[in-house]
Amino acid sequence: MRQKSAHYADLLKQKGLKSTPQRMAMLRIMEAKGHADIDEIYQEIKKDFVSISLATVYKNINTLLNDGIIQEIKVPHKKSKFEIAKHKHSHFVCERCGEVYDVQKPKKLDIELPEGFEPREASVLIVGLCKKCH
Amino acid sequence: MRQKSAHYADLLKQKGLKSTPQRMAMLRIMEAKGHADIDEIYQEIKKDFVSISLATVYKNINTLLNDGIIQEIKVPHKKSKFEIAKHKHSHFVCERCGEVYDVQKPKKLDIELPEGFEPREASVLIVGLCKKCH
DNA sequence: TAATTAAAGGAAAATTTTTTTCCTTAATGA
DNA sequence: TCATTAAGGAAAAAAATTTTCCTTTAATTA
Ligand SMILES: [Mn+2]
Ligand SMILES: [Mn+2]
Ligand SMILES: [Zn+2]
Ligand SMILES: [Zn+2]
Repeated sequence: MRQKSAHYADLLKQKGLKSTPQRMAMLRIMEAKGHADIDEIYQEIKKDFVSISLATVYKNINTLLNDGIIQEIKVPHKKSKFEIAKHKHSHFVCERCGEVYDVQKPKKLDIELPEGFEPREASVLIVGLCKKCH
Repeated sequence: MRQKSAHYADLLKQKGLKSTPQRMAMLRIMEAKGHADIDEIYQEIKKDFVSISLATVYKNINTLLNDGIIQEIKVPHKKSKFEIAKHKHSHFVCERCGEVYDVQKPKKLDIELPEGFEPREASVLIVGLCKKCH
C-alpha cells in the first residue's frame, strides 16, 4: 500500500531515524501479522533479506520501541509480541493456537485502588479460545 | 508462622513434590515479598543457603509453576515476577519504583468480543504511581 | 531406627536469548 | 556528488535459562 509505506518512512524520519529497507520491512511485517515475536519477524524478513542479521532485528526492535513506533506485549507462557503502536486497545490471546487479537478496550474499569495510588493506564488481557479454535 | 509452613509442606506433598528446605525457603520468600523475580529470590535465599545453585532456583520455579503452586506475572519493561498462587486478582505496577501490588479485580469487564470468541479469564494490569512514589 | 529409592540439590556445561563491538555500507542532506 | 553519520552484518560477548551428571537427602517401608 503506497500510503502506509510513505507513512512509515515519514514517521521514521520524524523521529530522526533512517528509513532503511530492513526497517521498513520489519514495520510491514508487523503491520501484516498484527502481532509478531522476534522469531516470526526474523523468519519472515529473511525471505526478502537473506543475509539479514538477527542482531539487526533486535537493534531495530529496540530503537522502534524507544521511539514509541512499536510496542511490546507480554503474553503469558510465550515470547513477547510486538506490534505497531496505535490507539489503546486490549488483547485476546487464544490458549489453543497462541494467536493474539485486538479487542476494544473496556469503556470503564471499576477497580478501587488504595488511597494514594495514582493510575496512569490500564491494560486488559483476555485468555480464551478464538473463533478458529473454538 | 507455624500454620503457613505446614500448609506449604502439605501442599507440596499433595502434589507429589518433596518438601525440601530450599523449596520451602523459596515459598516463604515469595510469601514475604508478595511478588519477586528470579534474582530477588536468589539473592534472598542465598542468605540462608549460601551455596544454593541458581539452577535449583530455576528448577523449583518451573516445578512450582507446573503444579500451579506459584504463578508468573509478566510486567512491562521488567523481568517476570512470581507469586504464590491465590485467588484471582489484578495488579498495579508502579512506574517509578517498579513495585507490584495486588488490587481487587474488577467486578465486571465490559469488553465486546467478536462472534465466536470464548473468554476463559481476564487479567488487568494497572500502571501508575504507588503511594510511596506519588 | 536402618535400609531403600526416587526426587532434588549442586556444579558445571550447554543452550538459548539478547546485546555489544567493530568494521563496512548506505541513507540523508547539503 | 560529497560528507556525515546512522544503520547493517558478522562475530563475539554477555545474560538468561536449561540440562547433565553425579551426590545428597526426603520420604517410605521393613
Ligand atoms: Mn494489539
Ligand atoms: Mn499478585
Ligand atoms: Zn485459536
Ligand atoms: Zn512506587
